[in-house]
Amino acid sequence: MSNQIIQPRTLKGFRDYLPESMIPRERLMEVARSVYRSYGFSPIDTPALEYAEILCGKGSDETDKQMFRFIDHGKRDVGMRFDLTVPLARFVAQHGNTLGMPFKRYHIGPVWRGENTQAGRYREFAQCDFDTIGTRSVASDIETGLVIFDLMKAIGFDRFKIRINNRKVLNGLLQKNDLGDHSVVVLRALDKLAKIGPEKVKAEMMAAANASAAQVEGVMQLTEIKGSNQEVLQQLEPLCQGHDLAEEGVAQLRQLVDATVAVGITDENLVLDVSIARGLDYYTGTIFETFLDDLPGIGSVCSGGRYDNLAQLYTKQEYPGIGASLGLDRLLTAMQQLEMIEPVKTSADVMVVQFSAENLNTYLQIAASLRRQGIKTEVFPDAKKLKQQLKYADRQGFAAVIVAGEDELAQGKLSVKTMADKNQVELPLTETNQELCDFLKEKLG
RNA sequence: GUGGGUAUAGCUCAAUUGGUUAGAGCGCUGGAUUGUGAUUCCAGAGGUUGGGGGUUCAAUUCCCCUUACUCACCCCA
Repeated sequence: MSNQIIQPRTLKGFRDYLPESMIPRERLMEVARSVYRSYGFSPIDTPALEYAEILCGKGSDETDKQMFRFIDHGKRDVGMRFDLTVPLARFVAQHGNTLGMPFKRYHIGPVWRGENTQAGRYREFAQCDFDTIGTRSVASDIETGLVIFDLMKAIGFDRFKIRINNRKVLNGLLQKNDLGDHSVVVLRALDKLAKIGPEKVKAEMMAAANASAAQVEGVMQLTEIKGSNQEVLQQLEPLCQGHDLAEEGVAQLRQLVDATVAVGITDENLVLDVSIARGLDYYTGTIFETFLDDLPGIGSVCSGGRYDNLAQLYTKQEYPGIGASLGLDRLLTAMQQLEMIEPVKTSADVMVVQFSAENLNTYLQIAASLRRQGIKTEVFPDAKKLKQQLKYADRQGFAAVIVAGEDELAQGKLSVKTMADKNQVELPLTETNQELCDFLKEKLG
């Protein structure tokens, strides 16, 4: 037996979530779930641990290096998932025949990356993905945009911009400039435009793709295009003329813009931005990035795009699809900075004071009557001083407190105190406490 | 993974050129004659100064290692 105390600590990049951060976190997930479901997306989950060969398949060196990987007790080479897309690809390859296409799924869960930490970047973080598999229809591209729009609105944002582009336009123009073979590095450089400026982007393109100044200028023409969505399309069309792929991309962009206008989304929230590229190399069509007007520096809070062949590593069956991922942790950071999160430590609305231990059953009955009507209620566990119980209630952030001491009980009543305005009213104590419930429901909105 | 910065109570910070029992505010726990919180007053708990090693009569202070945080790069949500 050792008395040695083990120092409590968490691994680098791994965090505990206290109630005040977990409550808004869960709320955000609930909002996302309800939006996804409203479009017919179904939930799935996959294991945290997969065979390493499954995860490595996509095999950029970068993801391999970042993966948590080990040999398990059965000598299997295993790794922890570093995103939800690779497991989805395996999932679709494995179950595609029973799922039926199109398949629309959402998946919220933790992923792990053994990369170096930075503010807002952790080794364990949640992803919140939705994807539509098994169709090439632009209708799904449009729907993806609508889902992002609804997500942002439902979370409570009005001032945000969903930036849209199409890889076909980008790749088409690269091919026109004989840079088609270097698309990955060129687009990666282009993606940094806002961050490092046009000169450095050009320099990086020339260095990384061995491109001539003329080739680079040809690509950078894109970044000159500005204006309303209609104006951007008008400038883009002549630029893409004569190249099938690029023309197809522009046509898709036009269809997408027209559709979103039709459902009432304006340029305020949805903008064509031909310079966004996304670092990921597997996107082949429409791409999305979402920025907050009030916090652009935080980066994209919801990104995604279309890919031609999701599961090519695991099956010969082709599965085209489109999807996007909501940046949960970034959004929470943003909401905190914008003071959109109320400091609450409890998930209950109401606390019943335990005035005296003898009347505990009465308090339990009151709480039960509230819960039956959907009002979340906590009974204080000890018959401590009223002052202490109120202090606790204040700190936890309850909206209201119910006090039923000897005075009230003798008259068949109870007192309700609303914490925010300190007001206290007396209401009758009954079997169902209907008056109390109505009162609280009004107060709680 | 590469390079810079930081590390003192739960939080934000002090501690005179290295000097003796490391302080404050907030927070926390309890109390101020028996039933009212966020604004009073009093008291208390809580630190081997992130951890380990070295230099020194003496280290929170100087040096090395390690861990964590942080910024940039890389990459990305």
